Amino acid sequence: MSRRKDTGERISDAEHAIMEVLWDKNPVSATDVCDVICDERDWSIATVKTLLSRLVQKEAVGTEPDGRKFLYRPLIERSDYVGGESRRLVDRLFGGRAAPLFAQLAESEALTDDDLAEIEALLREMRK
Amino acid sequence: MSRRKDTGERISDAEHAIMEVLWDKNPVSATDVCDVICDERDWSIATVKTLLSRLVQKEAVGTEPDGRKFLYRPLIERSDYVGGESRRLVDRLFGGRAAPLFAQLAESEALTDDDLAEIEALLREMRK
DNA sequence: ATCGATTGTTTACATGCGTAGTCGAAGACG
DNA sequence: CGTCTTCGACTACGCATGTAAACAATCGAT
Repeated sequence: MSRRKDTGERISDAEHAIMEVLWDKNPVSATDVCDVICDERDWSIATVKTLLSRLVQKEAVGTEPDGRKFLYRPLIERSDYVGGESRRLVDRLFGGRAAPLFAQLAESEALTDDDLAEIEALLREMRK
Repeated sequence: MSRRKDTGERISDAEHAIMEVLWDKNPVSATDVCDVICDERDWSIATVKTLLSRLVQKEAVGTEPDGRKFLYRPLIERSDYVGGESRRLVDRLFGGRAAPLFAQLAESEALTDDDLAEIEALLREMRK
């Protein structure tokens, strides 16, 4: 699961917002994407189109013709992206160790009780 | 602890490398910084100077004159930076919840046994 | 006083990113 | 058939970033 296909091409913040839309529902047209985020992020359809084409160049998104228009769908999985970004952060800031990240989150009170409970559950699960 | 003083000025990747040097030892001169990273990152002293001055502009680094030269020291604490970046990631990718991040790391096998043990210890500690 | 080394400041330049307008082709409509 | 609308492709443009050279002031040594 999760084939490595990273061409090194990094996905920017704005592009990531587009990806989220595609991950949520696909394939969709540029207009569809705009319907979802143009309001929220106060973008114009032109911006969405630019970002989509950049994502296509980066091979993060694929297209299929649908009559006169295109439908877009993600070529990378969200879990791959999220995993990569997470690992990058852990590498960059915590020397690759996850425990310090956890400690950091704990210290900055970024952990809710629910989080703690869930993590405990996960731990028990893994420790099976 | 850890006063908010973020002027919104984001610290870039290259700049972060400089910060790491300053956090490790300070105050130091530009040359000192170069001695530490110019080899490693294959930078010229000029690059280091540029990055340092950008960090000064961003008020992430302060200077104090030392004879003819300047000594640099970080104005923001590493824990603040690291905490901010961590939180940003969690917000952006996990809807602000830390548990999914943890799950993600677990799934991508980014957690060593040591990590698990440490995290368990931390949990016990917090649950006190 | 002079000359070279050192150090901060200014300027430079390519690339990436955020944001968007324009253009040309192709349907939709009348 | 000739417009209006729609859509992708191309172009634009300012700011951030990575990377660095040129320049000016100053300090140490001769």
